Amino acid sequence: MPEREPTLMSGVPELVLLRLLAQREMYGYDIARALKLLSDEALSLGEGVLYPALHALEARGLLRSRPRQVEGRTRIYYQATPKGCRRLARLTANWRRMSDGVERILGAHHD
Amino acid sequence: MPEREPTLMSGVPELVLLRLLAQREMYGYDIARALKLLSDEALSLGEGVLYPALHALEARGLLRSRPRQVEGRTRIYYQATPKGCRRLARLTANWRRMSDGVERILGAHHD
DNA sequence: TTCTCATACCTCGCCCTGCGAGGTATAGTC
DNA sequence: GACTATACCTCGCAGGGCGAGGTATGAGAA
Repeated sequence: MPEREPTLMSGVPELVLLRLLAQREMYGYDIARALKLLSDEALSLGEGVLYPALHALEARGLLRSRPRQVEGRTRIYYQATPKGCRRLARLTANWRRMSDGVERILGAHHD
Repeated sequence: MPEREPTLMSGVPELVLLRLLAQREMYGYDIARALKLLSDEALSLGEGVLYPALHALEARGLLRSRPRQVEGRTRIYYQATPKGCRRLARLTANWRRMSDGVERILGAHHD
């Protein structure tokens, strides 16, 4: 099956994860913090969303991971693959399309 | 249970339906057409989304309906209730918050 | 007549995904 | 020894989006 697109339902987690991890390598806990900070609290993925999403994306070949030991703790760093970057581009376009659509409806004045 | 808010997952259908029906009375088929037109094809709710959504919103007291006979065909006109309008305001605010959040992340350049 | 198309409504059931709740382990601090 | 912060994980529910399929009418074509 050839890469399901989210239809209307946003798939926001996938989008923002790919975006962050296309820029630089990050690990789970870090991502959660960055997300809250960057989005001014508006987007906070709980761990029940975050970790399963990371696993799923990796399984689909959109991310790759490598564990690292830092001060006795294990961190798992994720990074977007080329395939992940391509998908990011598509998802971003989709997001804009649908976001613009919503905005046009919200802003529509009846004549 | 006191009116669940959609957390991250957008709940776009609810939002746009309330918005349209806060402006003027419309019936299902009409809504579908308006949505496609206004959003430039970006937002097309299939009937499997549309009708169940309308029923659910009415059951929650956010819409009210009245059937009308037009040229031998039955149309069911929906309109947002005051309660629906209040909810629309809240959902709109939520949408903007989360939409801005996503935009900030998409537009973020790493330093 | 019959067929097909546009209008207009509806429901069933799948499936995915978001999410809360809960669980484990280490390092450092009080 | 207790508590907080870091860091990972899973289970299972709930809800909602969506395709597919179903009914009926009116208008126009074949």
